[in-house]
Amino acid sequence: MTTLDQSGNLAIGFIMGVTYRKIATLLQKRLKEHDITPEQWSVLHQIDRSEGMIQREIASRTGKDKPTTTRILDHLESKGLVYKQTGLQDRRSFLVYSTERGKELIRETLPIEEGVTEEVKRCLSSEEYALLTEFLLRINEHVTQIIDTNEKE
Amino acid sequence: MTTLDQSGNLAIGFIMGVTYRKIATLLQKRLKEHDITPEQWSVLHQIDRSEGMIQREIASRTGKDKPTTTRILDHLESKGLVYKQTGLQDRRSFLVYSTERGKELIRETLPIEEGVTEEVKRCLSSEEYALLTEFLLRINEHVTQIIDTNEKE
DNA sequence: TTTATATAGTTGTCTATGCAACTATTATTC
DNA sequence: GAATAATAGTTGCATAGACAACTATATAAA
Repeated sequence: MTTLDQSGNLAIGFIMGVTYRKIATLLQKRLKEHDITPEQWSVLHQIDRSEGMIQREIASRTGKDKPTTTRILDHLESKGLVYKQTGLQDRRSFLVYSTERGKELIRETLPIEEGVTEEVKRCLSSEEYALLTEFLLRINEHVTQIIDTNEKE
Repeated sequence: MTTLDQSGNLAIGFIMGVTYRKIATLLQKRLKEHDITPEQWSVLHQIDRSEGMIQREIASRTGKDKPTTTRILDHLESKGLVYKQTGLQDRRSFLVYSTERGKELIRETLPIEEGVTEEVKRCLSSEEYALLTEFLLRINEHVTQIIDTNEKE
């Protein structure tokens, strides 16, 4: 059980981290018998919906950096869920596709992921859920901009 | 830059994870010259505010599990920021205290952490911020309960 | 009291992540 | 056209985290 801070002066990043890990853990437990982690699942899901992306695009859509994407794809590949094809126009890059097994896994597990999201949402009204999503996306944009600005200096 | 999903059908855990990592990365960059990570910082901060806790209590307040807490304390200890004292009543446990250097580091870096939180909050009104915090805590409670219930079955 | 159980921490293994340094290929620019 | 810079990915290293198995101590039950 998490008691968390007590002081009422919780930094937003801190609560968000704790809450995120809780949700990820719940999803991980539910996905356990399918032998796939939540992060691998989100990457595979993206690929399933947009076959033939290059890794940079996958990284961008899933919010991961290049090394993390490389390694998650390695895991998915060794499980036989995706495969890479050398780019024709640009030989630096690879096009990534999901295998039949990968597609089947997504078909089987999509209800699990959706179920977890539903369960989580159950403690919020639909207005509250919409607000929460909006706030998170806004913060994401905002912090991305801060980091980018800092780097240019 | 993060483009994220596109479909408008983003799972809440997914956006929360991406956003959390963004904030953590920003804080990490700001703390870099002080040679401490955001997670180590949050543990040290808790200790600084409540000297003499046992590890279980620290784990509970920072939302971390036992092994993670052990290892973060190891890092803090090897940096000379905290020390452990064997429990007197209960010899299984340790009481954890921050050193002078640990206290000084928190004095120096507290404005950094607060500054990052302020920067992040800048894209939300104070009402929105209060709502966001409330939603996150509510979800945290809710998911904790789901996991606990599942485990008892 | 002796056996069983619960609790506090630690250690090992694996995944995910951030950062920096690296290779290979493509684009620029001189 | 050759030198330079930018881009796509990979690899190494370190921290954080989830989970399971473990040690040691304390509590409960028999």
